[in-house]
Amino acid sequence: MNNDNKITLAGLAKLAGVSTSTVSRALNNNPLIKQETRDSLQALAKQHNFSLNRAASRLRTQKTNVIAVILNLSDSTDQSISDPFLLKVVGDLNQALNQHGYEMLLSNSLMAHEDWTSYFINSSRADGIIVVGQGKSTQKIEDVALSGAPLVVWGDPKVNATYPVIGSDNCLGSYLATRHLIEGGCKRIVFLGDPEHAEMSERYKGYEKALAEFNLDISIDLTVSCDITSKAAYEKMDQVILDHGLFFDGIVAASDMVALGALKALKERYINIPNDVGIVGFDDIVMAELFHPSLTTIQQDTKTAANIMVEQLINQLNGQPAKSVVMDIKLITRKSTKSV
Amino acid sequence: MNNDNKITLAGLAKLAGVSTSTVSRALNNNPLIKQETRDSLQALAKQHNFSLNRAASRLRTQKTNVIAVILNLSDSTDQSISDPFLLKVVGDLNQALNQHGYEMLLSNSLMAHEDWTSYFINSSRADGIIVVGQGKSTQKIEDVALSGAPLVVWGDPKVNATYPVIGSDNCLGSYLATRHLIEGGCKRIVFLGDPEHAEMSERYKGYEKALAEFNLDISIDLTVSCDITSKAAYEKMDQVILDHGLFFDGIVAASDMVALGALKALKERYINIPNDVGIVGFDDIVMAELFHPSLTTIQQDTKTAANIMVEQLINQLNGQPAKSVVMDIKLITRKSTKSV
DNA sequence: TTGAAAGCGGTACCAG
DNA sequence: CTGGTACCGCTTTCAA
Repeated sequence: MNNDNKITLAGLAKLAGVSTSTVSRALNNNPLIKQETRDSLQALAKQHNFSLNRAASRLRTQKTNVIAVILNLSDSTDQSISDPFLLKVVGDLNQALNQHGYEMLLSNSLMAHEDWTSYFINSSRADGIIVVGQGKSTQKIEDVALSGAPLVVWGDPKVNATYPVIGSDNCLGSYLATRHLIEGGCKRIVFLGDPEHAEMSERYKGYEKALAEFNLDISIDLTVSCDITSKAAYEKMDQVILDHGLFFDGIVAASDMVALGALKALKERYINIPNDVGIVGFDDIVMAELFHPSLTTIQQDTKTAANIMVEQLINQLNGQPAKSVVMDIKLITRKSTKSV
Repeated sequence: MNNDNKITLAGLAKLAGVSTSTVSRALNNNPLIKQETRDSLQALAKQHNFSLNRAASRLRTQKTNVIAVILNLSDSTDQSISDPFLLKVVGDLNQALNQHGYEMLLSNSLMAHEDWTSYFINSSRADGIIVVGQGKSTQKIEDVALSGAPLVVWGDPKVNATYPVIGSDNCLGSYLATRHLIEGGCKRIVFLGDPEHAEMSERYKGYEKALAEFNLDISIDLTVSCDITSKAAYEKMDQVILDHGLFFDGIVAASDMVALGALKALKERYINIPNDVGIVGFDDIVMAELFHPSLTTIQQDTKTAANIMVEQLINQLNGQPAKSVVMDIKLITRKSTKSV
């Protein structure tokens, strides 16, 4: 079809009978160049199917216009890569980045790059880093922060961090969830999830706070610890009920996926939801309302969050300071809990 | 902390008292360099936290080691970005690419880059393109193929294409799904989905084939057309039942998300599944077995598919031909259909 | 408003 | 086994 993609800026310049400087400026829409010249050169470029060589311009300008997005997965379970919520965050980030003129280099924490700053930033692969999820260990994130590389993290903004964190008020969300169950009459509420995990531990705190506020008996430990996948949650709940019977009447789940796993275990035993056990999730994934019963959950505004993250990152790229931002959350009441 | 990331290969060379050629070779593990020298130079690099500047080496080698992955979304519904299945494919591709030494530049078809070859390949943003999903229009994909750029597509390999397509035998999958319903006693089976959509139209064919084979009455049209999101499916089924009553006893859904939407509409009317209506999905997303009843569906092996796609792409990068590959599919029988 | 020319930081050919 | 050096293609001062 086309006689190779050999044409360069210099080639175009020769064709047009102008200098490379002029072509470069014209294609970058530099107002120094007369509108007329700009138009005709841009037309010529289209006609010859010419695209600026990014490798070259990146080398010259020391700017890539690329942002590395790192999915921070728990070390063991590469399962969580299937959590629709994290993937939605990635999708929204992709949109937001593009709207701001950046491209997205997707990576994840299992990729074994020792030093993120060195790998992505020093090597000119990207201008900045967005980490999605704080995971169990924040060491690598802190290393990036320490290196001074532009960085923004999706996680819990209340956690005291040396880097800007954008995320929901997980503690509040879980508090609202727990309170909602209590107000619906639940007395023995289980927290299901992994309190070791940064964001989840905040959710655990919210749960504890609500219990305390309503003077529920917390003398026995009602925490059921499990990996944050639906499969792990299902298996754990199944086992717990088998071992101890139905000693609870409410579940605050660390995420929707976890909640759905638990739901399955309960339904297999014909436990009535919400009458025997009420259950609240976290995230409001699309599937939440499709389930039967539909899942009461805490909604997070990932679209807005993604935009804020990109803006905060761009601030840093411009040498301005960036700050953590707490996103509003919302309790979405559905059928998996009794209405008050 | 560190006195900036100023150090370059030339700087390292000076420090080590060797030439830039030697450092370059050493860091690239070129066997020309004595093992001893290699080791010490690599150590020095680590010590100074040095990373090769990719922009520079890409410019010089004319190779980026980046693959652009384009999520091909239907023009209207940016919803489908929330389909867990597509996102799983992306996740698996990310793994596969990394294992082969490539990085992933994620994009989607809504990004409005007119000409993918020009934008990604001619500009040296990436060495090759993987398109996930054929969508409703394959025009842009065909343009890439015509340009001769390295390309692989996730889609339906049976569709006659000028480019290598890796994907499941959608027709067969749907045939198996439909046959399974028929064998369970269903007489009036609806196809729910969008027959305009490339892969879905193959699924439609499999459905038709099974009906014909078993001499089911196909005089009346049992196709319920809807966008391939759970929301669209739910609304459409809700409306259809409202308008026409329960005129069917089986549903072959174009995807799990669609199936789950339909499931909700049926359950809200207390229609018994699988006794009144049997339903089969497609994809086997994680959620499929969590639902109640758990969803009978067609499983696709995305992990293997991702590896094959990357291999086929690399073949092209090496100037070798690439071919389409049909992936095995498997009927997973669960509770949303009667067992035979 | 446009042009000339000096790099950006590696790589790889050609010598030795 | 190692070094010298000419580029890769674009951007951006400086000069005109």
